[in-house]
Amino acid sequence: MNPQFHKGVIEMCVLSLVSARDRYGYELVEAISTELPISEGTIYPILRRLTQEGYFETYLQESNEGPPRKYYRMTRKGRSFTDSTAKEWTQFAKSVDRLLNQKN
Amino acid sequence: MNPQFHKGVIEMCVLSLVSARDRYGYELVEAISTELPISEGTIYPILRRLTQEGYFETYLQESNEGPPRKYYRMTRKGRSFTDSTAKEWTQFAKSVDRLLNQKN
DNA sequence: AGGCAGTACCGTGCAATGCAAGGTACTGTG
DNA sequence: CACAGTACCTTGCATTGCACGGTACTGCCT
Repeated sequence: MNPQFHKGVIEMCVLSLVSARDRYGYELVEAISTELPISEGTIYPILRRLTQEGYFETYLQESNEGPPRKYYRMTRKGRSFTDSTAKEWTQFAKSVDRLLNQKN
Repeated sequence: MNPQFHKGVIEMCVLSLVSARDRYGYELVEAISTELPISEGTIYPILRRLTQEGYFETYLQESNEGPPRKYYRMTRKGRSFTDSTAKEWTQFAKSVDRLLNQKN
């Protein structure tokens, strides 16, 4: 898989998954890994950045399977950002398809 | 448009367009610009790199509308690379769609 | 004649981001 | 008590798009 394709898209996937329900980092790594090859070193910096930018709020919750989990909850600002990013992606994918199918 | 989405994809569009028929740089900028906002500073380095990697061959052709055009012709190696890149893209886009529509 | 818009090429340096690699620490099981 | 699994985190590198700047040729308008 061309790793460059991932640029910007993994952030969008994180946004989308957190918008569906609260998530913790390790969980996101596992969820995205089912579809795309990624590592923890990718996710944690994204979570930190999106939190700093006001798209996420965090809270800790103890777990009986290891250390406490840091959950990410989407803010209203985050929700609107997620929506516009997803729309941009859809538009972008359509544009690329048109270019790939252009036969002259 | 999130500029990060472009990473790797513009290269693929260049490959696809040259695979349909020989193209020169400025022409590619115009063709891709109809769908995605890009600049010449993006295309020329890509063309240089793909040529160095053996995916393109070049030849000059005079024009009556300005300076001579440098045409890019796809090699066999380039054709196989284009095919696998396009397949990867299709697969990738499907994976992203699945992640975006994952509602729990 | 001179200037300008359009065509066409090229290079440099910055910003963004994914990832490899490494580290810490908690829990339950063999 | 070691180890696998869970869970967090940081640093530095590589890639790549793009802003910006530069060169040069053609034809048109004044």
